[in-house]
Amino acid sequence: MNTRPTYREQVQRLREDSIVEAVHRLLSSKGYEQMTVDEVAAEAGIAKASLYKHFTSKEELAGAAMVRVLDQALAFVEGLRGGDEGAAPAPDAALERLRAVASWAMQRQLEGGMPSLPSQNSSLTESLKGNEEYMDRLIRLSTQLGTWIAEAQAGGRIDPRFPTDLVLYTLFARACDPVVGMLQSSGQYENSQIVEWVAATTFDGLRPR
Amino acid sequence: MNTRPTYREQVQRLREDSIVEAVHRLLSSKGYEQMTVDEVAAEAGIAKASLYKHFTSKEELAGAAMVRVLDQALAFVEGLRGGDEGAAPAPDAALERLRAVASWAMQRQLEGGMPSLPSQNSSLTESLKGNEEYMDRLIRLSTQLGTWIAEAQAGGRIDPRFPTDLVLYTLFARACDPVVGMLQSSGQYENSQIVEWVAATTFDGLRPR
DNA sequence: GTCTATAGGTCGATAGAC
DNA sequence: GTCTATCGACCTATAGAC
Repeated sequence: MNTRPTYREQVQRLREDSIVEAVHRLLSSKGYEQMTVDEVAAEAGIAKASLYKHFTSKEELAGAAMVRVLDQALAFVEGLRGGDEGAAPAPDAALERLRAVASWAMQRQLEGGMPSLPSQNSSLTESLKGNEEYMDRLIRLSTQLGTWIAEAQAGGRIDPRFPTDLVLYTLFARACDPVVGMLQSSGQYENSQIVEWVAATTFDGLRPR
Repeated sequence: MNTRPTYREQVQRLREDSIVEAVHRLLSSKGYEQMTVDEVAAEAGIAKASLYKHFTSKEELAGAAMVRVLDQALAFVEGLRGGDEGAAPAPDAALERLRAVASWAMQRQLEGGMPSLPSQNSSLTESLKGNEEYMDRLIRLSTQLGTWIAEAQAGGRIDPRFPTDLVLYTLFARACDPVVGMLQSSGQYENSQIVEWVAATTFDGLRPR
């Protein structure tokens, strides 16, 4: 039944987009706890009650915004692999791609476009674990990055003694690394310089000794 | 007027200690936003109203707990420098000390004894900036670490092209690095192994190329 | 616009140290 | 007897939910 979307469906879609975008902005600027649903409604330009027609809780709002970011990350990652399906392993290319993904994330963070969640012990964490859309994206992203990590390790560009997990978690953590923001607020350095430095310390730290 | 503390003064001191300890525990397990003053009072075994006789706000409570942690860090750091006042620069020793401090902090985190604050954009951040005791400790710790960083850079153990700020921020960030907790909750690795790995990736990433 | 829960913050009476 | 730390009860604002 792939019928063409009705007018109302399109409007709904637009409403939801503007809500998620508002959540994204607020999450990036203030974080989850500090973000209030009232603010979201105000920024999206709708009444709070209408908001609850689309999303049933604050946690779901945050989930939708995270899904959006992960989709963008997946799109970026997809753009990096130009039809390399059956290609021979290329450790240097794999490492370069990992570095590109990390740099992309840090760049976004510097531009204020990276939502920040409490990294531990929140009810939100539990809610996200039960969010199918979110988990699906997270797993797909982890799988792709994991492939490149394994390739880089096999080719000796990343220390093979490190568990793949360690490398993966490190990449995710650097994408939200507070160091990036601290250097920026010192006001002494260019964004590009900051990204380069942090990427350098990250990936040199993963090299074999 | 260095009079001997009266009974009441001693009791008050004990009360404050138990309050700060409760704050420390709650801050370590749930973080600042999730911690309620009611819980603090309950854990400390006193009424909330009494609590407010000792500390005038939730922010001040968090500040006191952070001062406590920084004091412990300063004590650890002090123990590392065995009267090296006028000693000749020793780059290897400086690097080892930095590594020891980072490892100490990560170890504490794994044991659940590292309070976590929102790293950005909170009213707490502002409050801490105005907290003299907190800032005093933070500056003293930064100064000592900065000295060792400069020494290690001059001696070629840390890349001298990195600003000292970058290195210092990186150390502070690793002390609270979520990677440590993620690896722990995977349940596959020993704490000591985790600390070793993260310390390795951190300090190898700072080495000159 | 309304409801409800909750969390930060306060007050008056009391009890125990001096 | 005075002084003051303590505590249960209370107030109020706000945020999530409808």
